Amino acid sequence: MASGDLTLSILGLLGRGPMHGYELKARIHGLSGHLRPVSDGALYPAIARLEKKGFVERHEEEGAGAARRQVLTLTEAGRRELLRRLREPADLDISDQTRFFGLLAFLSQLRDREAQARVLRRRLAFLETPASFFYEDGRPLRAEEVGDPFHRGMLVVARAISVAEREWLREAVAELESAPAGARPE
Amino acid sequence: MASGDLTLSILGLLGRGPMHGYELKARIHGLSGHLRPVSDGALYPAIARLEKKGFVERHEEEGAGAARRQVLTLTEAGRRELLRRLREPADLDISDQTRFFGLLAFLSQLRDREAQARVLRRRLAFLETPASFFYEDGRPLRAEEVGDPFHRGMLVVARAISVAEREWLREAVAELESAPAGARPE
DNA sequence: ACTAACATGTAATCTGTTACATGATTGA
DNA sequence: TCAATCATGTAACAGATTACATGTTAGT
Repeated sequence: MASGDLTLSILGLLGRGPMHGYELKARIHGLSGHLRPVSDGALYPAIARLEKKGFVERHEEEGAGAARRQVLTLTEAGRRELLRRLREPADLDISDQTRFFGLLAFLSQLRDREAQARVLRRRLAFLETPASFFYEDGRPLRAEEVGDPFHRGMLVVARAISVAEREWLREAVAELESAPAGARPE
Repeated sequence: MASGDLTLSILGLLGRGPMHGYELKARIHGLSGHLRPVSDGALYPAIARLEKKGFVERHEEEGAGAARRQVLTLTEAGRRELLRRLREPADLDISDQTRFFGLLAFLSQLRDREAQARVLRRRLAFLETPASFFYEDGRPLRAEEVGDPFHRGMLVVARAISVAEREWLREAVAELESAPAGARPE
């Protein structure tokens, strides 16, 4: 998980409801298709940082069986921060596949459909700029010009990704722009 | 660019021939489709680390016009390190799209076709394990079960990526296994 | 003379990894 | 009782970002 992602994941998951650190860890793990074990050494310091900034509150859980469970709750400031990050993502969140997916996972929490569409349009615009994987002498190579078979594979796959994602984005934007139906909270 | 990628990129580019830092920077930038400006604060320390490990040698360029240019050359140990990284990639290099592409960019330098095929087969095996984007209650959700439209988009796109990449990988593996033709150095 | 591109570096700060450390609860 | 899972943390270290700092060369 690239830098900064963890913070958004924590805010986004807590945006759905309070939970404790260990559950957060399991959910983040599930979010990524079990690819990346979230290390404790990243998670707990990240929570502590968010607490220090006043985005998260922590309460020792009483009653329930387990020991030392600390229930984490998003504060009002925390929710504002989450919405801000969803509404105005950094360029890197738009251009990087993994990070963009990290955004998508929580975008429904941004209730404003026009704001959601704006985010998708930014991604679409990025995918539509003619950027390719190999620049040589200043301009992108076309697949036929690529001798290296592995480079050719990169181009072929990158193309397919771009086509599939653009198709979905166009449908989703149209859907958001048309009806006041369909956008569900989770 | 995720951690560790920079080092592989430097080794891989220098594996093609000596160049100085500034050119390295431009080439790395081009490799990624101009997405991520490589910061000086990452590049020069990375070069220094590689030099300290004996993988790279540095020679002040004489004669040529520009000032202070330092030509970087891969040492024998450096080339062994590059080949080792290409031949035995870490799990993360296989499971992460971006990192796997970072490998592919230099895989042709690993001359052994069987070793190349082994790397592609590892990626193929990874893509064929039934991992999805959303695990809930321990098992992956299918697209129809996903209510959130953005989550559905993630699934649809992830599926398309997987299909396209697997198709290319199968072709490429077959090609590598069959003929002793075609695998070109760059 | 000025600006853009070439060229190389350092420092403060942030975030992540791995390894270490601790302890409770649950089920076999 | 023993292992697995739940649960939370710290410390050493690695690598990245941004901002700062410096100087050359080539073109207008």
